[in-house]
Amino acid sequence: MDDIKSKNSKQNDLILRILRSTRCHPNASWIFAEARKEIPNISLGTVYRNLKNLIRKGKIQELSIGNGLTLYDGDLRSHDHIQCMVCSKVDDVPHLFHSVAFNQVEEATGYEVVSRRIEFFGTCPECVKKSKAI
Amino acid sequence: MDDIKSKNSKQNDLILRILRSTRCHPNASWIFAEARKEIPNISLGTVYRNLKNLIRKGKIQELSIGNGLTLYDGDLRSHDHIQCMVCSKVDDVPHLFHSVAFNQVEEATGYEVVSRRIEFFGTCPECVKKSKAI
DNA sequence: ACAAAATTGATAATCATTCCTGGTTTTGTC
DNA sequence: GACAAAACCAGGAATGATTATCAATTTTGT
Repeated sequence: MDDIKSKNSKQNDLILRILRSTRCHPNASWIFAEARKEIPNISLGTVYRNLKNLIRKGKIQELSIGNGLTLYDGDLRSHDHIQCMVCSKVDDVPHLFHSVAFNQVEEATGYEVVSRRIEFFGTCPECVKKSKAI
Repeated sequence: MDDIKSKNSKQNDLILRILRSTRCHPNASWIFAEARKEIPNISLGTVYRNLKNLIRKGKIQELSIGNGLTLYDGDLRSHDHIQCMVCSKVDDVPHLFHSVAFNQVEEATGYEVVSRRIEFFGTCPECVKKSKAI
């Protein structure tokens, strides 16, 4: 029972299922392409609409790394992300390591701090290997 | 002497000067509007082109927080950012507090880690005040 | 002063995302 | 099950940020 009223639709279910069954962090058009395999005439607008609904209901996460593209993540466990500066791939980082002091940020800025996001940038193992092969 | 060859232009100088003389984190069209005050027929394409050049030369920073809009920051000192979830304003956070273990991230992901970015989200002092006034 | 190279303004093109509309599906109630 | 209201859909048009194109201009090194 979500406190936001909504109806069931196979399109919505499908999109959530797609996101939960992949470990990558796809954008809307990748999800659209996947969805078409099952519902060939699903529309891109429907994909965007349902992605927004799922975010609103807290069932998926949105992440906007660099490039301006919006990516989606079906993994709700709290974790951070790392992006390869060569191939642009995004991977997960378990966020166990980082101590970030909300109260000190609040003191320094006057904000009431609610959440934070950490992104790392570097070179992924595959691209490291490739660069060494040259 | 930048290792990237470029010519001087008053448009480029102006854009850098605008970014350095503000403490806000503007987007391209705000910079465009400011630039027009001095060079009325400067074009938006020129603004985008020079922003890219300045980033490439490491003279300004690009930051893409949530909403999909690209913001620019003329402050090169290393610092983090915080965004108000109500009014979308972005402020600086001196990054003194946060211990982020690159080597542990490298172990966990296999990446060679180069940099990181931290963004905070919350409510700015003004919006807190407004919400309490109601 | 001059030619080569980079930059500009203006405008067209691109791309992700949102909006709109008339038709369809789901839901709660009888 | 039938029915009306509400939410949803497909398709396509509209929007808005950013990039590409191109002839004309400006800068640079010689």
